[in-house]
Amino acid sequence: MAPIDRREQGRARRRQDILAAARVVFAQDGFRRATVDAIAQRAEIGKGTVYLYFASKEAVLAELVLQALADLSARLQAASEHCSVLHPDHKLRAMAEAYLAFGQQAPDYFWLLNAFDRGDFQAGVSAERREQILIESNRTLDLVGQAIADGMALGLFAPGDPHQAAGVLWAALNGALALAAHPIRRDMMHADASALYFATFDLCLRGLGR
Amino acid sequence: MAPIDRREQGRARRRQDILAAARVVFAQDGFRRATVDAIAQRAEIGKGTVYLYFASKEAVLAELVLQALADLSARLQAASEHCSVLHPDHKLRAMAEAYLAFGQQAPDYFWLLNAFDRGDFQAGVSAERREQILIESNRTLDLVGQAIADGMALGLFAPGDPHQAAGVLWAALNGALALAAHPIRRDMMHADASALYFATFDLCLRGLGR
Amino acid sequence: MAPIDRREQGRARRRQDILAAARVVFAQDGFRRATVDAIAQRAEIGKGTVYLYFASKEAVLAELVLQALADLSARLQAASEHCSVLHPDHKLRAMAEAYLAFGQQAPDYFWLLNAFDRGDFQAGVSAERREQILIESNRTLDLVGQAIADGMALGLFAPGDPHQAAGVLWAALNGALALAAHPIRRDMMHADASALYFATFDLCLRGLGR
Amino acid sequence: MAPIDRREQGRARRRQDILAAARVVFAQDGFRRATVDAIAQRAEIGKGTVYLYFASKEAVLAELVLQALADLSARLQAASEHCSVLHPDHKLRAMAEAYLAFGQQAPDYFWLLNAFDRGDFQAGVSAERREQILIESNRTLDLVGQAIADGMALGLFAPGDPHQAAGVLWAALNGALALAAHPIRRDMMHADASALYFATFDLCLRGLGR
DNA sequence: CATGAATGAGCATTCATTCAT
DNA sequence: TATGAATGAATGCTCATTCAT
Repeated sequence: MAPIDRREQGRARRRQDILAAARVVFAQDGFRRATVDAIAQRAEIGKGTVYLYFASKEAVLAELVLQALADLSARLQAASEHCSVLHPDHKLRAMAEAYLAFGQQAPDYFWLLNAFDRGDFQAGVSAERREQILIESNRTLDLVGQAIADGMALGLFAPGDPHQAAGVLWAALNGALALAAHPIRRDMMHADASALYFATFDLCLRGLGR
Repeated sequence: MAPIDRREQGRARRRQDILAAARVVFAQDGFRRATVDAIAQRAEIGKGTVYLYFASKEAVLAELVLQALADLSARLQAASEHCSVLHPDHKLRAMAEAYLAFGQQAPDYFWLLNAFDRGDFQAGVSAERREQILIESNRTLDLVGQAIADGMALGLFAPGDPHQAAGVLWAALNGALALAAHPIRRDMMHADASALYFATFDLCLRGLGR
Repeated sequence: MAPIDRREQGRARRRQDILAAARVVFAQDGFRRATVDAIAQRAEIGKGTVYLYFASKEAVLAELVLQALADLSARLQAASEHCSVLHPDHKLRAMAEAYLAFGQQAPDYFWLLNAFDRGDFQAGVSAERREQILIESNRTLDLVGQAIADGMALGLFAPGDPHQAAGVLWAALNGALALAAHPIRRDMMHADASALYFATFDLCLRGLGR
Repeated sequence: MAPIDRREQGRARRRQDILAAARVVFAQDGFRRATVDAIAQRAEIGKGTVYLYFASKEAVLAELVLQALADLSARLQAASEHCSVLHPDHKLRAMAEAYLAFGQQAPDYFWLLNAFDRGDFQAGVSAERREQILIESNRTLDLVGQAIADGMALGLFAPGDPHQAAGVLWAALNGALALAAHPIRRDMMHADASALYFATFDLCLRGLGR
């Protein structure tokens, strides 16, 4: 391995350290309240060093969003691959379960994606980067859309626009998770988070049905 | 009219001026970036005056959230009353339409409610006030829950927990609106906001059906 | 009584109300932290009214200092008059007791005089008024000086400058009171306030002795 | 010298710069009116930099008080050491002279200590730090107490509580300095500051005598 | 490359004073 | 005469970013 490579490797590792630290700090304090100092401290580097790897606090955020998306995408892919194409409903459920697991196991990533979708960071992230993120996230959504398309082709689901249906399903599940995120609100629903989540999923699946 | 009344009226009007200004500023800049200076300037009063009417920036926010809730509640109520109890599906659609109108005609209120639901303001609003808002918002949700209960009683909907179903429906519609809020995202759905919204509504209503 | 007189009387009463309120508020919160609002509220009048009777917050203070001085002066006078001129040491002790009583019964006045003496209010009080206060306070000190002069004339005290001696005695007693004002400091002295005070007095009296 | 040391030295120097600036500003404007901006400006640094070295305006004050105390303590110690233990009266006079010199050469420190003693900063200084300061100041007072104890042991002074006597002496001298601080007041005493001061000292020493 | 000291714009909040009624 | 609503200057503290070492 050439020395350049080693250096490159060192840089990449450092980058990841910063991102990992930022992920924790952002999740703890929210994006605005999070300080670059806190990120640097957690990454055990100097504050200035952060700026050697990222142009700004917002750039760190953007990168993190992309990572979150990649994580989610991989989870959905894995869930999808374990199910036969002949049972799109099973596949959808597996992906829904994967999404729930993502929300529970990587709540900071989950929060990041949602915040980004709400446009909370529009000011700080370049249009270019923003579009990149959106495209990537749509690619992810298509994993769901494909399963729905299969279901429609098999006559299991009523015909329609599979892409749109995927969006609707995803939006609904998202809404359920948001609702369940609020402890008091969850109490008012007389249900725990996952019950509410799957109730939503079932409702939508019934709606999709032939 | 007694002078006291006039003064009272003046106070109330001023209060509303401040709230109206804050509503715009919060929507434009978000809560954290919004400055009391900006609110005062837009209300065409001195900065100190704001503090004669509200204890803090956060108190302004809390009041605004309550107003938003009252607005939405009134809209749903009105929609609900124009429909016979014998057609819960029509009633639900009317309320969904009202909710969409709310989101389009009062986007700042809509944003405020969602931001509150996400817990974005937890730090700034007293626990007491927060609970008051949650209770009020649950009362609003029950308008939907009642319609679903009626539908279940009439055998139009499959039996279940109407309160939970209302939550799911609301969450799903919320998710659809959030999705549609992003122009690029909306394009990717090959649909305009309202088409996506009603697609979601229809999906859920089919899901509810007997 | 002419109506003018009655009006005058009303004005004077109002003035006193304000002063009484300010006295409490200043003592509670210190001069700087005290707000005109608080004074007005305690006097049960409007804030603007304060400015009909006093030019500024500082003017209220100056007046209060003069009142404090008058109070102290009267106490010393009374103490002095109850003692024969032939026992200057008794007279001095009586005046010392009166001063202690003043400090205990009217701690706010006491605090005011000391703060003024330290020059804490120089910025806010006109030079003219300040001089008036100083002259008045010196007149008060002369009550003590006279007793010392008597003692010297009688040969009970060593000869010297009675005026200066009075200043020294007063300064020493003041210092003792200041010391005793601090609870922790008082503990460190292994004595209560009045023991420390009279120890100081006795020390000085011994020092004065022929 | 290692770079760390140099940096440490730089930090310490900067710290002292800030303290020196604050010392002047506090003395000029009083603690409450003094602004952090003014301190920073005088120290020729940015405002934020102050907060790199001190947690708050109050923390600067507390440190300054400790420095003042250390200065005074050193002066008394030095004065004390130049005198034989066999002449406690000489030693006391030397310490009194040192205290006067302190008040004249470092009037801001002197003012700081007295203001602290009056409890002017209670709100701003943590209880912990306050106690530390009090203990330190009592240690300083004991330098005087020791001399008085020696005098009592030698039979030069009348028996009594040396600690208390030290407090009384210190309080009296303090009072004299406070009195002399006021130009008009000083004029009224027909004496300059130091004459008044030593008159007080002599009076107390006579009082202490056998 | 890495650091962390320095910066200074930005902000919520307070309060003495004014003035229209 | 009395009021109290309105004002806006003033201030302590934070933090993203820069840059000399």
